[in-house]
Amino acid sequence: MILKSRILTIRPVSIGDRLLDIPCKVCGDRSSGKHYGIYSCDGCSGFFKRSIHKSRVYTCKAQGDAKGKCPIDKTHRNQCRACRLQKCFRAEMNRDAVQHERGPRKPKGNKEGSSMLNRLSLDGVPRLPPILLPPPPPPVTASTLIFQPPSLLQILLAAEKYQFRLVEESWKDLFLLHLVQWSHSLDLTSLLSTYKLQLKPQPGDEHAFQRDHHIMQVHSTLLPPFYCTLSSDKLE
Amino acid sequence: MILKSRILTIRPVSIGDRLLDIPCKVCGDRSSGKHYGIYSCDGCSGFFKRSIHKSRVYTCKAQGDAKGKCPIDKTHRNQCRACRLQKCFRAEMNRDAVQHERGPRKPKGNKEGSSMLNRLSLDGVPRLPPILLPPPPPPVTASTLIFQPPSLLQILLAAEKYQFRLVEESWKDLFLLHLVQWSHSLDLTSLLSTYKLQLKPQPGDEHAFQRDHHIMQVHSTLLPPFYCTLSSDKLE
DNA sequence: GTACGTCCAGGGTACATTATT
DNA sequence: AAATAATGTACCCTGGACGTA
Ligand SMILES: [Zn+2]
Ligand SMILES: [Zn+2]
Ligand SMILES: [Zn+2]
Ligand SMILES: [Zn+2]
Repeated sequence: MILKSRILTIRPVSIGDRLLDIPCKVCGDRSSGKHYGIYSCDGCSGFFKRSIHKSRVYTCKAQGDAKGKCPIDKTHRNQCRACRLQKCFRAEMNRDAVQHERGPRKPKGNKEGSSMLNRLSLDGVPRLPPILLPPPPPPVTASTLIFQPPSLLQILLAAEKYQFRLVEESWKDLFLLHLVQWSHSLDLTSLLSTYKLQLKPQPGDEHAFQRDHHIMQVHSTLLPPFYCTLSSDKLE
Repeated sequence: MILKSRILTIRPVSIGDRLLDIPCKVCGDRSSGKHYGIYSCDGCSGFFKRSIHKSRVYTCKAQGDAKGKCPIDKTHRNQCRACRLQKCFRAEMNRDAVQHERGPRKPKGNKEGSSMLNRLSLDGVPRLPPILLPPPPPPVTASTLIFQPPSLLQILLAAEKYQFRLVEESWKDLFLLHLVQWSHSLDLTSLLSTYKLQLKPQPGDEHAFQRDHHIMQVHSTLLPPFYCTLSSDKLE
């Protein structure tokens, strides 16, 4: 780990060009930098964090003189939590450096993170009226998105207050859906015309929106959505 | 803005002895001047920037009446991203003041450290590995993604180390692309077969993958990718 | 000087593996 | 044996330092 500032650069102790790996001050294992104030390994830092978060109090099970003196090294560090935590504190790990627990990083079981569908049911965006997804809403997969799609127009109207944001953030998805759904019930080209006035051109490609627009216009002269044919002829 | 270093701190405008420390309008922490239109701290301004760049949409995990009302102050601001971002917007942080991401500050020292996933998702629009778009890569918009598509197979091979995660996280997009691209150069059905063995069924819809699989099989019996026709007949 | 940006150490969480009950 | 808890690796997020127009 390297501490940097304009004034000086402090590197981990080194001899010549070779960096010495600084061992964990608690167990002697290889450290991965400083944690809670001291050089420590991932194991000890994780152990310390969990102990602090849960306010754990451990008891050393050794008897007599050995009590509280269990050896803490890489191979024995899990033998006695009481002595491990004690050694963390004696090595001057700082309990105040442990932060509050944070909220979950990814929403439950939803790994896709950046798709239109997620956006529509998430924070700040009004839930779709029951008409569109009557309770209990069936789980929506990519296939239901395509073959039983709510009208994009309906979605956007329901999300009226957030329409502008949605369009900006979801442009890629809307574009794809436009190509797939191919529906005359929603003319994305007018949306594009409206919003491109306020969108900043991408540096290096100022004509992106014009091109998207042109492509969609070409499409709109073609056949009706092919999913209609598919869904009646081949599916279900 | 406040200039800080270990050596000295220069505070902003003061009148007489009184400092005009304007607090962060989002969390109340000490602000470091205006960011994106409002006085805000480094934390909130960085958070806002990252959220906009990556088109993040967060979910408040609170239940019932508390939903969307998590307290946002210096010590709790990391507890709920959804409510923090909501508060940024309500404090009138301006998303249009967030600029396009720039290139790396110093091209020296090729760092391979960042994950493929990060490089693939910049500004919400997938970036392509350097192999496919040798420098200087043209900006990729939705239209180029569709009409000059790199082979998905190539993408996945280039991202070999990250293949599994990519497929998991991008499934919806891949599925849409499959419908749009319709390419025989990549058989997503085999991908699906491979991965569904290791994917946990979604609670409430254990047959999702079988259904997706079936739909794609139906599609694969149909015509060649229509974008080929389009791009040769109607475009450019 | 201001207010954009990037960089990165050291916080965090997720989850497969291992240990314990 | 199954359920539960703890561990440690892999990766994500935060915010302060610093670069730049
Ligand atoms: Zn250790
Ligand atoms: Zn002990
Ligand atoms: Zn703040
Ligand atoms: Zn919340």
